[in-house]
Amino acid sequence: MKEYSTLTTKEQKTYDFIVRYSKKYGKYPLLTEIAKGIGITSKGVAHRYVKSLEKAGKILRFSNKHRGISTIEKRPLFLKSLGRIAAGGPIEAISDQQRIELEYLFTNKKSYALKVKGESMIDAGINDGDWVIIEESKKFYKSKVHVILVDNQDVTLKYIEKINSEEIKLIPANKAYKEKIYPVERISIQGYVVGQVRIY
Amino acid sequence: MKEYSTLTTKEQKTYDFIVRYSKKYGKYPLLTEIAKGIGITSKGVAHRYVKSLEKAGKILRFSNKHRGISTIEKRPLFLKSLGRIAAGGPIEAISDQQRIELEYLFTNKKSYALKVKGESMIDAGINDGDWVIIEESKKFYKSKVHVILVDNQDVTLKYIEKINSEEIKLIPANKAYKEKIYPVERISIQGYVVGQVRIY
DNA sequence: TTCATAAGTTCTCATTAAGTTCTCATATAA
DNA sequence: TTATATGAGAACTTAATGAGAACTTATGAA
Repeated sequence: MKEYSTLTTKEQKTYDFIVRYSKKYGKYPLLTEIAKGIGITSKGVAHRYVKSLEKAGKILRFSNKHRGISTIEKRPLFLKSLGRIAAGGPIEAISDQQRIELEYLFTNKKSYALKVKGESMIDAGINDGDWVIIEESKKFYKSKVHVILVDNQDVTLKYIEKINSEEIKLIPANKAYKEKIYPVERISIQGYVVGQVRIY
Repeated sequence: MKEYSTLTTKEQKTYDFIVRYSKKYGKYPLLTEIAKGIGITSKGVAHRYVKSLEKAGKILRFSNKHRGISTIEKRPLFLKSLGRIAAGGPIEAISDQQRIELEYLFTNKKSYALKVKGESMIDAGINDGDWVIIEESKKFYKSKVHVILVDNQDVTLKYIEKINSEEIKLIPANKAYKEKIYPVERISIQGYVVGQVRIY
C-alpha cells in the first residue's frame, strides 16, 4: 500500500522526529520536545505541525492528552471505532473497554483462527467462508459452538451434548442437517468459538 | 517487540516500576510501595495511576485484592490461522495471503468499526451486537450493505436501491421490516460493510 | 469463627504542566 | 499581489499530578 504524502519539509521533519523519538524511548514526545527536536522554540508551531500530520493521516491524536499522539503503524486494533448503529439515536462513543475486548480476541495466546466450510452452523450465524476464533479447551459447554475432531481426521463445528458416559451427540445449527451420536473415543474436543470474522 | 503507548510520564513510570518490582520480588507491589517507588506519598494517587494503566490495557487488576495487579504480555495483531473446517477433509494450511487479508481488515486507514444494534439485517448474517467494519464511501453498490445517515441524525444499516434521480429505497434484510423510500436529500451514504466481527 | 488492621477505593482540593488557539511577523513562490 | 510555509510567543483551556481524608474490603492472628 503506497503512501501519497504531500508533507512539507518541516512536517516531514516533525514526523521523522516523532518516529525516531518513539523508537528510542518507547513513548511519544511532548510538544515542547518536538519543538526542540525540529529546531524551533515554539510549542504552538509544533502543535500546528502535529495537527497537519493528523490531517494528512500520518499520525493519530488524542486531543488534549499529554503525549497523546501515535504513529499509524502501531495503532491499536479498532482505534477508530466510531460508534454504535442506533435506531433513532445519535452516534455514541465507544469505550476503551470495548476496544480492549476486541484486541484481546486477536492477541490472546491460546486462540487461533479457522475458516469455515459448509453451512451446518448457519442458524448460529456462522456462514460458509467465515473465520471463527477458537479458544483451546478439552472441556465442552452446552451453549458454545465447539471444534471437534472426529476419528482423528475430520474437523467440524457443532454444539455438543452428553448422552451418557460413553456417547456424545453433535448438534448442527441447521435444520437441513441431522444430529449425530458418537462414542466418546471417536471424538476429540479441540476448543470452542469465542469470536467470528467475516470479510465481504 | 517494543511497546508503544500514549501513557503519560507518570503512568509510564508507574508501569516501569511494577514491571521492575515483579521481576525483582516475584510478586506485584502494594499501592504504598508503588507510591514510594515513583516518588510520591499518596497511595490514592498511586491507585489512580494503576487504574489508568488498567484502562490502557497495560495491566490486569483484581479489585480490592491485595497485590491484585498483574502485567499483560501484549502482542501485535496476529492470527494463528490453523486450518479450515472441512466436511470430511483434513486440516489445510492457511496461506499468508489469507492472513494478510484479515490483518488488512483491521489496519486499513480508511475503515472504522461500528457496533450493530437491532435486527434489521439479520438475513444478511448481521446480528444485534456484531461489529461491522465500514469502508468510507459516498457511492453505493447494489450488493453491499451500507451505512446510511438519515436526516443527519439516524444511522442505519441497509441495502440501497436507486428509484429515480430524486428517490432512494432502503432495504432491510429481515422480512419483519419494511423497505422505505426517501428523497435523496434526506440521505447521506457513509460507507459500506467490508467486514464483520462477533464476540461470543 | 471473630475482629483488628492493613490494604484498596473514592473523594476533594490545590498546583503545575501540557495542549490549544491566537496574533503578528518574515520569507518565498506562483 | 496573493497564497503558503515558516517561526515566536502570549493567552487561554484542559490534563496531569500530588496530598490526604474518609471510606470499604481483604487478610491473617487469636
